Amino acid sequence: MTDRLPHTLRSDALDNRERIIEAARAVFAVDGLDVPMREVARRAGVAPATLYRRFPTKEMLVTEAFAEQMHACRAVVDEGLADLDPWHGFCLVIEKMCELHARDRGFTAALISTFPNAVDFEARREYALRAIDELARRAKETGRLRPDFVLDDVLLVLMANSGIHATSPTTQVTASRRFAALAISAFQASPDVSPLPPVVRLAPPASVSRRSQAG
Amino acid sequence: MTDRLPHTLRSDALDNRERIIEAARAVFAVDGLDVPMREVARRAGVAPATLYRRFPTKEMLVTEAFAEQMHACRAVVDEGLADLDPWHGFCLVIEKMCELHARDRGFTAALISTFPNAVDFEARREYALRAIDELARRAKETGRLRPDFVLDDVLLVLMANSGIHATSPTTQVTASRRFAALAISAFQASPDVSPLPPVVRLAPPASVSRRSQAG
DNA sequence: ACGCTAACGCACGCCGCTGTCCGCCTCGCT
DNA sequence: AGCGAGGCGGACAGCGGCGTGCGTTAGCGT
Repeated sequence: MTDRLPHTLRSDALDNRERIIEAARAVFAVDGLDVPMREVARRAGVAPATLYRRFPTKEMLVTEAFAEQMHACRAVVDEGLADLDPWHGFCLVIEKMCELHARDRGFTAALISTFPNAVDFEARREYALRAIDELARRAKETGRLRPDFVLDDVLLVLMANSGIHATSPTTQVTASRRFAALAISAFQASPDVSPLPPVVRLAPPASVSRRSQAG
Repeated sequence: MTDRLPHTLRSDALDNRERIIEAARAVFAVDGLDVPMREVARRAGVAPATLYRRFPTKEMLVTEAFAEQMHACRAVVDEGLADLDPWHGFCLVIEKMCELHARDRGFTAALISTFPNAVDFEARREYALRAIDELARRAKETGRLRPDFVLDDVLLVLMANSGIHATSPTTQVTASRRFAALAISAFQASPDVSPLPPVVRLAPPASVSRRSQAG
């Protein structure tokens, strides 16, 4: 039926592809995912058609653009898991994840959103969550992490962290750092904390928003 | 120069105005501030021109739509101030503010944003912040609120709270409640908490976003 | 060196939102 | 009841983003 397509890109095409991804990374980091595809194309010095040819949907572009971040994400959780002190590892993960997201505005949205077609993305996400869950389990055993902590609290904190906006990247990171520290304080086991209200399983927004598109 | 305009609206105009505000409140609550003006008009059963006649700018509409919320906001901080236990009052304010914002998606944006032309709004905002500051001062005196808390932390928490999105209003509120509880845990004085990273004065986004308008 | 074909980009049609103009309607005063 | 001004809504032009078709360019294999 379908003729075999050559899966090797021409040199110029490959070059353009790289520049597109780089441009996407840059602009997503600063302005979030809600930038027009054309804007990415503009910054990459490429016509819209070219962008659409490589990445027919914004989702694909996002997935590709954040592959590196996802890798960093994995590195962070692995580092946390490797820590001999689980609580310390847990704190590290919270801090670094928050920082990662603070430095890259679009990343939270990308991570929080579910991508119906990007199985790879979803898999990595699952991996990270499982790792954090394991880390939390260990941290609870040491008694430093409050027993009523649940994995969804991490999502909650990350979503919340994404709500923090600042004008300059520096301020953004500083604010996020303080927030992470507060989150850690909140998670720390303590004799005199009141019990937490019930958990929620927060189903993320259906997909990456192509645009606001109220209707 | 300018002829005196009669500042009394006709009965039908007033009625429309009310319906516009009501529609705006409803839609802002659910979808945030980034809804098209026309959508508000549609829901109010009114032509765009009518909407624009009453509220030439979205800012004016927002200001009017959230007047009630701002009142509720004031009521909350006053209730907190009136509490005999400052720490309890402080917690109340955090909880209720978070809930207020959780129930109304647009409100955070409205409160966080600075409105260049809406002095009244700004004044109410200032009042609330001052009140919370005073409450925090007292709560610190009791030793229940951690000494390194600063007023900006409230903004931080509110911004963060606004980052929490859920599909259903119920879930939204539940999630927000848990988040508020975590925030309170974080603010609670405790012998074994690490010092917090430096504060930031987070300058909010310039104004109410008319639309994403990436540039 | 030549030609085939992938790759490029211009330009198009479509849609939704914005803000305004203008002819008709209706409230409210006399 | 009649009239006039204030109010209403349909319609319009402008803009920006989307996704694509098509004629042209240039990489790469022979």
